[in-house]
Amino acid sequence: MSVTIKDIAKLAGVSHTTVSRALNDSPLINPETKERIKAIAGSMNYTPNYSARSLVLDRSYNLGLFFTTLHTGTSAGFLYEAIKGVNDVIKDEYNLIVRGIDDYKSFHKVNRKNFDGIIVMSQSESDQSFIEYASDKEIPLVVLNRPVESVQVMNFVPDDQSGAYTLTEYLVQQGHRHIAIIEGKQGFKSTQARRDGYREALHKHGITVPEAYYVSGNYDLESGHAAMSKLLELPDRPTAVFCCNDDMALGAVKAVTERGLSVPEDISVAGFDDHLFSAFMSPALTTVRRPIEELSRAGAEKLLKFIETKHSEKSVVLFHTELVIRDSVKSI
Amino acid sequence: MSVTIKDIAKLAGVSHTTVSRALNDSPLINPETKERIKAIAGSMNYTPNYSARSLVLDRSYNLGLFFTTLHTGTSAGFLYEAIKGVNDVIKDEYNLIVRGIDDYKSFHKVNRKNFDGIIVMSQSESDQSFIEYASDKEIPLVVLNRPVESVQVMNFVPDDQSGAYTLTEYLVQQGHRHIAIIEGKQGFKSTQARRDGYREALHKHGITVPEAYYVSGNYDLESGHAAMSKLLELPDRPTAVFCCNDDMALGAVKAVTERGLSVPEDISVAGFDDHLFSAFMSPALTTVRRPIEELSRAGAEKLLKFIETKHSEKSVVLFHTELVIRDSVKSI
DNA sequence: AACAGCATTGTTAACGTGTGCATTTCTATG
DNA sequence: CATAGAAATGCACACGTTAACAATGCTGTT
Repeated sequence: MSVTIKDIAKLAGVSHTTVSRALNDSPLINPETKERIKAIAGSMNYTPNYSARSLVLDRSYNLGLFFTTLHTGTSAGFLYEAIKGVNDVIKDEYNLIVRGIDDYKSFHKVNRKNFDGIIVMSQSESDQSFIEYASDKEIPLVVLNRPVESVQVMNFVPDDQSGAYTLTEYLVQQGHRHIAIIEGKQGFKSTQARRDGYREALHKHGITVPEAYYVSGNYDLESGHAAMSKLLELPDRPTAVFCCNDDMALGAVKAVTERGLSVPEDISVAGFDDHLFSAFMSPALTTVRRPIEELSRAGAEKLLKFIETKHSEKSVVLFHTELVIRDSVKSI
Repeated sequence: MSVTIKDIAKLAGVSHTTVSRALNDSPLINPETKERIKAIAGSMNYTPNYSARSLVLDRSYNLGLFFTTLHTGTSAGFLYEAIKGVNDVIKDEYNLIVRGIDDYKSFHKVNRKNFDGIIVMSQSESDQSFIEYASDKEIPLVVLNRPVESVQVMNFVPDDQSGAYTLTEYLVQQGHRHIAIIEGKQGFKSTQARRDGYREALHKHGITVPEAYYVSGNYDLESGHAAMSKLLELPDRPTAVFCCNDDMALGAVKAVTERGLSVPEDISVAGFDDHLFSAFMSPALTTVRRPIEELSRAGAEKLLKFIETKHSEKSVVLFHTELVIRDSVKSI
């Protein structure tokens, strides 16, 4: 049996209420008594029972960090940065619960009682129902990474479209006119935003590309490899390829070198995300930095503040993306 | 206010006890009443209050997945595979709580009341005190990845030493005699095991290498880059380099190509871990597969079984590592 | 001296659930 | 028909904590 406030009360010769107040630093308690009780609690190695506290206070001390899925489409680096960002700012008293939304058979267990707040790292509209569910249950909620329109939430997203635009424009500035794109996973919002940025830049510079320059992928290494293989078979091979994330860029580079060609001499390759390994690929990858860790940190801070103060403006905040120029794009 | 069993009881015209029993499938309850109550509960959208249940049952439904640290030395792929493995097997009713041990100022909140069980993904002896603490508090505990001797726990570890041995022997078989090693983070158990395997293989084949062939790293990309740079400056440059993980191997390859040299023509490189990206590097990396996901899955299963049945043998189980031959090592 | 008012502590109930024991109802048996 | 025994349900309390309200003692003011 572990020690409770009643045990402490007995030893201190006071009521358990007094103990509770003392340990919670209530101003009602005589400073001397308070110190005495705290000392006793310390020496007895007391730790509060969070279940009991939760029951009466109606707080769980649980924070949820939910990903659209943990199975496919979520890269290791993405998960890593998100967890790191959130973990850095939450206080000792909170539990960080990590879960894939598609792991839930029913959302039953997700409610105000079980979660003080939820961070959704949303990658696709497939989690829309989850977001609406949480919003409907009035669980403090912040959605990261994907703009959500249907409900009002705190919403932090990287400006993918502008990033893709800047990158594509850079390719144009380097003299490329035959620019292909290897797209992300179908249904993911980021897939669309990046394609839009790419298109916008091409259009702005009056460039048109054949249908065959749009190749689909799903954000993983293999799909990048397969997509690039297709592109290399084309009669009018592109001179540059925009891969919608770094993982696919890595796979794409592999496909190029396998054929005895090289990047960027024979074909230029650019990525998106700026993963940890991207600077260390050969050649170092030109890409767009997406500040996932900062975003997660900001999201967690906002959520905590909301839980405490109970109010906050619910609006979309765009996070700046940044072109990172390295060695995988040649000027022609 | 959310609906409780008392609300259901009122509507069903029974006592809350009966409702509780019905929802828990107690054999005491008349099957018809049971169905009726379940129907009502469903229609009222009832969800149990876990805090209340925890309080009386003395179970938290929380499982902890603790890493030595989340800041440095834990690669993204490692975190990813571990979470995926554990997440795959735990049931819907459990919460998976992810934390870095070094994030705790005190272990106060870690106790039987708050955690039904704990999985420690241990990377260094620095978390020894945590493991002993948890073991002392009699929290169901399984330690993965690092053998722990001081206390009896369920312990699953990859056979790093044998993996390093096999890999090094392979290098020897390919004709290499000048084999260097880029070591992992100081203090990590894996660092030592891999070095030992390397040494054992060299010794077995009667090979001695200069002191300078031992270069320290810390498991991250930059350190691999720096270490390889040092090696390349040596007058008697090695013909092959064993990097103690894939991240460092990537950094090392980068250092080679930067100097206008190439892998494996000018120097062979091998890694350890078999990360997702390793097959897609150029050249594809020869490495050792360490089954982190399987290990995590097995660990989680074992832990759950222990929580249910309350007994289990506490011993070290070695998980097989496997040599993965690709293109980064040349036969000379 | 009486009393207002403050500081400090205690009494009691509440949060939602599970369970030992008592109670009621029903069935079968002699 | 009486009754033993099984089946089904209810009563009351427990889990550990917080908080509204009550109670006590003390100080200073009139």
